[in-house]
Amino acid sequence: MTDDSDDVRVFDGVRLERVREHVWEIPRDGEMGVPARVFASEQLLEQIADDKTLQQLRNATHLPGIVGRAICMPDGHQGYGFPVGGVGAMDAETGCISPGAIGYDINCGVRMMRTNLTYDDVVGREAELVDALFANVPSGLGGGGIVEGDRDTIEGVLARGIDWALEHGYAVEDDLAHCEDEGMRPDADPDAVSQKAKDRGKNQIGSLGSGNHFLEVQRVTDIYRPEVAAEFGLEPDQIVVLIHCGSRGLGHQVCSDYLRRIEQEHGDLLERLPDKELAAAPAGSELAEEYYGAMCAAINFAWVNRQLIMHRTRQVFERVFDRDWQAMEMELLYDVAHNIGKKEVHEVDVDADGRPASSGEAVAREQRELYVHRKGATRAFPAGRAEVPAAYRDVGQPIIIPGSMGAGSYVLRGGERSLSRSFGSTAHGAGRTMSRTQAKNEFWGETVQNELRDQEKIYVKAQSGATVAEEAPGVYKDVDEVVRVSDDLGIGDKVARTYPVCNIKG
DNA sequence: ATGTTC
Repeated sequence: MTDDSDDVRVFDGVRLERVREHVWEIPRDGEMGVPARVFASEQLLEQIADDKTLQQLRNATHLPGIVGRAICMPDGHQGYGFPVGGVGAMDAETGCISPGAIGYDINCGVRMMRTNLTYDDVVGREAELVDALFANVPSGLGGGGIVEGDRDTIEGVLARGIDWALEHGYAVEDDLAHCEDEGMRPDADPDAVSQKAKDRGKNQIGSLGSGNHFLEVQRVTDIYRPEVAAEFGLEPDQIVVLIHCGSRGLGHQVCSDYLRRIEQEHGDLLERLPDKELAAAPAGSELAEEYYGAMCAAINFAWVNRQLIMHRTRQVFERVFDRDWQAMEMELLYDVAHNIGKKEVHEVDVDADGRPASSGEAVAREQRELYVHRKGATRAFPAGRAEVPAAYRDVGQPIIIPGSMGAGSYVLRGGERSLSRSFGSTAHGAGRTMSRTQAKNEFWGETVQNELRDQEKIYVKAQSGATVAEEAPGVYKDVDEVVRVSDDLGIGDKVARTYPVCNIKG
């Protein structure tokens, strides 16, 4: 259903007004704390409107203490309570923290490692390389990781993140310097993580998992901003490795545990929300602090997970190419989360009493500490922001946007307008267009693999053919268009594009 | 995403 006007769209009762090219607003009404905005082209907006994403976005504006706007990125789709591709910032004093607005897979994210190999070094050896990676990097559902964790191991991983990996020889100092938050959230509270969550995680440290998680060897095909690409150490034909995974069963259990506790202990707040899946702990409550501490511990777990997989990948390349990883310059470019909640300071509208205000009552702008929820959204801080690591502070934070295994991926950098438009955030991937069930009806894993190999020279190896069918290139939105919107809005600027060579997955 | 169903 579409309104007559070019500048208004109505989907299933949700009305959006075009603010400018690629920006659509759901204006605030009586029930909403703030307006909501969707960043999308016409085509992507139609896809976003195809499920409950817009209703979920509007629902999110009811969360207590939400400031500015609720945002849906161009790759947005329906999630648990809150859209995947959603950003919501709640005041850290008067607002709330919502596990459903962070996601079950806490610190699901992506890291990219450079090499000094070129595509010519790998051509003809793809099958050997993909087999070696598949044999050495644990993947699939269930247990079995690179490290078998005893009690001290899991406690150290949760408390110290990549510092733990450094202490145990799985990382070098330079890895820490090229990771969001240097791979460690000091706010982590391992005591707030249940024994059940620890038990699920302890034999999964260093494992890819299943679903859309993967390890991919790629070649750089396009450079869009040569001066930034040079700072990132990227050039055409270079081989890079992309690792996409999260906190496995541990993060999932943390999310489940706290959703249940919030429902039990803050039923009053729950009753005022339009969807119980948005369950939130009030800022300042004991439970909000406990969840934040547990969530930060799960963040640390995921960083160690990706670090161990990268470490193992270096060892595999050493054997396959018969050189030290240092000689192949296998250095971490960056590791960035896309399911995460963090206390960050941003400029917001405040009323005469200095409290966060909606636009009507605002008298000033002020720096406030917020719980920034990014669920299927990537931090995209521009040059100059203190949290950007020293290596990139003058150019902006690297952003890694994985595409499907047939479409390649992008490296962006934090855009000048990300702080004013999206609390320093952009998209996180291509986003699905069909369910996993539908994908398995449309595609057959082995056929997908054969076509990718024979037509595109992409070598895929997976635990399960069903997973390949679920992740077939045809089930994803057009990642090129997602990135075009980000670049056009100035929230994440295109730097380089990569194309798959070898892919392993669950 | 996920010991693929609390």
